[in-house]
Amino acid sequence: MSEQPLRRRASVKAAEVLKSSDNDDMDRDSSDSSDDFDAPKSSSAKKATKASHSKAEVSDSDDDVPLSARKQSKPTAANGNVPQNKRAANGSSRNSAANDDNGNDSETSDAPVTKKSKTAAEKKVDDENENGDNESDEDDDDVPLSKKKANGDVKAKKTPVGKKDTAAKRKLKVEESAVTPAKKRKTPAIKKSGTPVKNEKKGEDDDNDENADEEEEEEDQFAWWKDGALDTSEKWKTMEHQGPVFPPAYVPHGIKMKYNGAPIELEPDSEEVATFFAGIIGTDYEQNKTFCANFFRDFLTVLKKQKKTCPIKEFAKCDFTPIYQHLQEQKELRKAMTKEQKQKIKEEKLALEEKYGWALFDGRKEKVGNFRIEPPGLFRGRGDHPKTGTLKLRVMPEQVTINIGKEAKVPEPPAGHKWGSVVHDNTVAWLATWKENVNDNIKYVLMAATSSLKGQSDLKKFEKARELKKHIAKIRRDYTDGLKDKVMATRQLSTALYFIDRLALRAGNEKGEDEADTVGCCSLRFEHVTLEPPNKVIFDFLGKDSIRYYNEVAVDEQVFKNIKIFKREPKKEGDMLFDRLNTAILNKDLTKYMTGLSAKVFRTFNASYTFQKELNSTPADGTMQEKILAYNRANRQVAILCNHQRTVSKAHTAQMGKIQDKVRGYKYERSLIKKALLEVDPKLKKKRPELLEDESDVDDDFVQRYLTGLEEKEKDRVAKALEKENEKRKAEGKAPLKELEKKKSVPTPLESLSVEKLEKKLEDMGKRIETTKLQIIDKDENKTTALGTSKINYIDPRISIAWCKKYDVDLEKIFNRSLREKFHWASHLDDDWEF
DNA sequence: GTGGAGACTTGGAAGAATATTA
DNA sequence: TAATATTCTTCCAAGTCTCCAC
Repeated sequence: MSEQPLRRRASVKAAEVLKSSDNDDMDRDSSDSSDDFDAPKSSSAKKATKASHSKAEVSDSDDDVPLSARKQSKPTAANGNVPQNKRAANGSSRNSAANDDNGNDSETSDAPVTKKSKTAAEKKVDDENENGDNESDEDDDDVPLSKKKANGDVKAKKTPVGKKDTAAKRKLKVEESAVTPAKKRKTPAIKKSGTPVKNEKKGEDDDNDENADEEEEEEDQFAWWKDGALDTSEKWKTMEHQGPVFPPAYVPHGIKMKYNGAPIELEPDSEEVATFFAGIIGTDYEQNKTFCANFFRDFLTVLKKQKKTCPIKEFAKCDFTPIYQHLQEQKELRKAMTKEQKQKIKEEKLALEEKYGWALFDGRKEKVGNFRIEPPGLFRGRGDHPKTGTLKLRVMPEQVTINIGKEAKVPEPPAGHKWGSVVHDNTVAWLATWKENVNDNIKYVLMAATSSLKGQSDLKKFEKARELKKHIAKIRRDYTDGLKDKVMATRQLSTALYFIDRLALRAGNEKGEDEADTVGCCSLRFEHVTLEPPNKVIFDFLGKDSIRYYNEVAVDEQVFKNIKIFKREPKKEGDMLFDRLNTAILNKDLTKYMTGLSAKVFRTFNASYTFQKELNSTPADGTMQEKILAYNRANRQVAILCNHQRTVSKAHTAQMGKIQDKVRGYKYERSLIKKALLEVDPKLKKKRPELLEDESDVDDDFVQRYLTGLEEKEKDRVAKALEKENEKRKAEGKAPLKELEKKKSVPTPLESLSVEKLEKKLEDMGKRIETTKLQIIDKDENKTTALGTSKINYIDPRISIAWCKKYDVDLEKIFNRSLREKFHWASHLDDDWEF
């Protein structure tokens, strides 16, 4: 895979965390063999894995009995083998036309799915042959989805042209019908919901009154989780807010950029755009050709609107560094601000939050999330986004729709402006919305994570995942059987589900031409999956946010066979792996097991389930640190499972080097202790031969460096102490000293210590080395793994809270304040609660 | 039945705030 | 106390999935 933009690094995901899906408690009936999911083999794969491995059924393929229940209405096409959304092997073509492999239009491409469905049901995949290859052709009656799509633009999912303003219509409809009931309600006393429930230890001493207030506040909190009424589509009866905050108007700085070496005077609008570009200098975007091209195209458009003609024609001749330097200076000035100045800014920010940061939901004060309208700038699309660098225009109030209770006062738009429209829709969660110009995406002002609205959807999400637990055994049985189904569509669905369940892959919706080429399970293409006999599947693709997913997994024999079939000629690079499947089909199929079940629920379920299981290895008698380490390790397993990566920090290598040097320093110190021990008690030479061994990776060079370093540090320390002393003397009117009178007490030479003391020192140093080594491992393992995302989105917080209760750990050790507020609803549970 | 708009969740990066170390 | 490291917060891009108009 070629180098990716944005410093996204490939990292290897440990699949084996996907522990056995078969647990007694899960009633999984497969005869698992623990090798089904091998650890990924990669030089960089250092992720700890201690999985109990999942086993898949390895029933003999000859007994393959179709699951009648599952194939009633599998949508497949009439014939042909044209893959859906075929993309050219060179990666550049994402051909939207439903063409066959020769590029001809498919004659049957517009056949209705129902028809295709029936046809497909008749078409069978041949039984597996004796070699177990099961590569019998499916007669190709079982037609890829692409065939079913109309000739022409199948691909372009998001077609900006001709988009209809259904939203406007919908809103209008809402305004007429779904409006707050006219019936007058007595407005309840204002209570805060989602108000910070502070129980931090720090600050405890200094404001007891505040704590008392908080306790009272907590008691007052809207305990929606006790109501059990989570199914209502009506989100509020009355709702008030102050509207969004618009970014301040641009203030020109007058710094001239250069063109062809000469300073250029720009009008404010152009200067603003030039300043946007200067702001990305030094980042990877500066080197991104698409980013620069898109920026420059839009820059030229803005320049053309200038009153004075501007000579700028070529990007290569533009020099934005004067503006960049100005920005740097501004940054320095901000850094150098006095405490008072900083305080003033903080207060202004707080005042703004106080005014706009809250909304009243049925009289309760709740926190708003992003109440600021996004400022103009350059679109920072990730990966190879074709629109990255495009100018994101300033949003005007006329583009903004306000959603508010019918009886509430509509917030005032900025002076001289009016709102695009005002609606009163209590079935949606947003307070304001607008459409951005780059991708035509709709943006929303939503409530904060701590709000009851978000809390309720979180609880619903986790309850849904818990409900999946009741159905997972049957689902797994079904898809395991389906792997051998005679209908190609069913096989693909089962195989995809196998991956979604076992590997926590995302569903993989179709994407448009004007988006980065990233994929999920259903949208995997030929080149994203390779096979390595006897049973290894290698995944290598760019997933969400253009993060690389690389995984080598030993799979069920039948899954291996299936992939071989799905990749069979004439399929080639650019073709869909699952050409009879998409997310709609997959999710529709899943609803037969459980209302509301979709592919993403598997991610939540498996993350939470894995986490709870991993936590079982918490040492009950361990120290607090050991317990927390166990918690973080469980968290890491989930993060690895979900492929949550982060960019390695620039300072990482240097930081690692420092800690490694620290270990080497300790080792050197240990060698001195050993030496002293042998001198004090020479008999130990025979009794303890290990004392004669050299310390690893402590060579002469290092020792020299280490000692010099110590010397310099000591000099530095003495100099500082002298300086301090002289300042003190100066204040007292005394003459300064040339050197410190008091000499630091010389430490007792090791050789004069007793054997017992030396042994103790040796032991302590050994412990210190081990602890620091663990730190290194921990740091390195976390180098590319981001733990936060899974903690915030995938792991049921009740598992963590129950764990804290069980192991007597303070919640604040594992949840920061934001998380405690976000998951306040979860803190009320029985001691024996389980996911 | 289907495509696409709309609504919402998920996700990493950057910057700010805070803690730790020298 | 300053420098450095870590944690937290904010921002907004990029997913998933439902529902409605055609």
